[in-house]
Amino acid sequence: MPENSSAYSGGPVRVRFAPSPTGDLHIGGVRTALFDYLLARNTGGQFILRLEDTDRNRLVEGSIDKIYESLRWVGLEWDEGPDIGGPHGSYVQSERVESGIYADAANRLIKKGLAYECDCTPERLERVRERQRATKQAPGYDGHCRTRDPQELADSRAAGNPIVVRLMVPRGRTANFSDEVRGNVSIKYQDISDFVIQKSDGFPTYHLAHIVDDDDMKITHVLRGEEWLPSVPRHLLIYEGLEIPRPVYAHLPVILAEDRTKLSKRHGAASALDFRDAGYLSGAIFNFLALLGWSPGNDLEVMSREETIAKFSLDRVKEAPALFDRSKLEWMNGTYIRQITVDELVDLAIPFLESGLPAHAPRPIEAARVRPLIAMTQERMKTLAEAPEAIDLFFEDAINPTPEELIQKKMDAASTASALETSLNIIRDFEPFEPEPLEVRFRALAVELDVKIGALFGSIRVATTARKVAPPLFDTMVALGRDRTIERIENAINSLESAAG
RNA sequence: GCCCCGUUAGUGUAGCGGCCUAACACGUCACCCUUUCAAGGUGAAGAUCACCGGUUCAAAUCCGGUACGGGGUACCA
Repeated sequence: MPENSSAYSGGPVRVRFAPSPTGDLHIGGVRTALFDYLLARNTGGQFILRLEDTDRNRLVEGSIDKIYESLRWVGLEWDEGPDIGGPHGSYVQSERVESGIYADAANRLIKKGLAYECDCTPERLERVRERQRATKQAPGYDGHCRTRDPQELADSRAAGNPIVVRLMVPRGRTANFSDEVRGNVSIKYQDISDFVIQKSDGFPTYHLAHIVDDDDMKITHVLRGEEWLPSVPRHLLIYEGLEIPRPVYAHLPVILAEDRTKLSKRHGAASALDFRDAGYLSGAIFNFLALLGWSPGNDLEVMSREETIAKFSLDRVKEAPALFDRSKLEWMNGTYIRQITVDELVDLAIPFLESGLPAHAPRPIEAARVRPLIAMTQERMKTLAEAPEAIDLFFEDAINPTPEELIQKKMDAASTASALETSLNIIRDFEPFEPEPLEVRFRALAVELDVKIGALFGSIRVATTARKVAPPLFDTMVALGRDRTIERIENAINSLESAAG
């Protein structure tokens, strides 16, 4: 039985996502934020965004905006945060330091004899570690300053030596606690050395800062990656020392790439914005990420945001690492592309068309112009990034199909040329120039010419698109327009004749 | 090294002691639809539930060990 349980007793939760502004927001971070969001919305609670920037050396310019942008793109709106404020601000740790809340907490722990100051130099720490390696002992701080004479420390401080505060980890005790996804866990304090809670620059470490802030912000549930699980005993010690109730813990499974190593840049897109730029839809990412470590317990996979919120619960989060299956994401994105309206798809596709369509296509890309083209390729697209290549054939001035491509099964250059010639004559003054009537006429033509429908349509398709795979033929003709259709077929006949001649 | 967590078809998941002769989805293959490709439909192949023991009338499910994988062991989060 866990000796240490949380004060939470049901009802709306308060959860926070607390990234460090140290670069792009990794997709794993977004997944954590998503689970926070889902839990908050499911229980009618609050989702809070907080910036943990206590490591002054790792700050990366611009990453805060990227965090906002990533979260908003996926649709994870926060209820309190650095940019929108809230009753428990500031929501940026570095801005909270001067209020003294972290130093106060550290001092309280020192006064109670649960923490102590330490002036060990990095060099000494390195020597200790070396010795431990040599004697095959567990690496970690040796507790040297636990028993230092207070006067000695005071002198050291006066001499300008950097001082940190370490928590005194009790030997012989065991931390027993319950985690919402892993169940009961027990870890011996034996294996944990006295860790730093306040750095020599006066900033708290994560261990101290997040606890002080979570308490101040009335956080009820802590959701984070499972890499934090072994740190829980340290945190329990701080909660105990500060006499504040601990939150409910849920350590989420890591996300692995297909090669079973942690998903990273190496595997291509890894940050949320990478996925946006690769042409994935926000809804698809939301849906896919929700399934990364969680499932509703039935066969449902494609779910709306509302459904996901309604069904989400921590006890259905999986313990095993979640594997990021890109081919499944592609499939899911395709289903989302097919679900939205043509107009929505056009809006989403235009940025991709602006950059991906041939240079001579008129800019800016007009929605009305590309709408019919997008409409006929919608169900063939898996990502928005495929939009340009799906419709660029409509923007080419001249296409040059080879005779080999034009000539279909059981046909030769002469019969192909003559079939195209006949087709051309029909197209020149066929009315109305619309898909259905055209199809009826050309089906009849195949019979008249005694060739397979597939062969006739195939050579016309190659003649008009220079592709074997293209949108439906008569939609293509109409989209191309009568004049350009004629031009392209004439061009194809010429190439057949010059090859034969 | 030590500590923690995990392990169900190629992949993602469902399974919470008897309904499991293990389900669903992606992927693969076949067929249907069909002017190509998609989409859609139907079906097939694919798992001795990591391994070895134990508990039980009964184990994918509970317990122990082993193997493998991941994580932790910082004045990083």
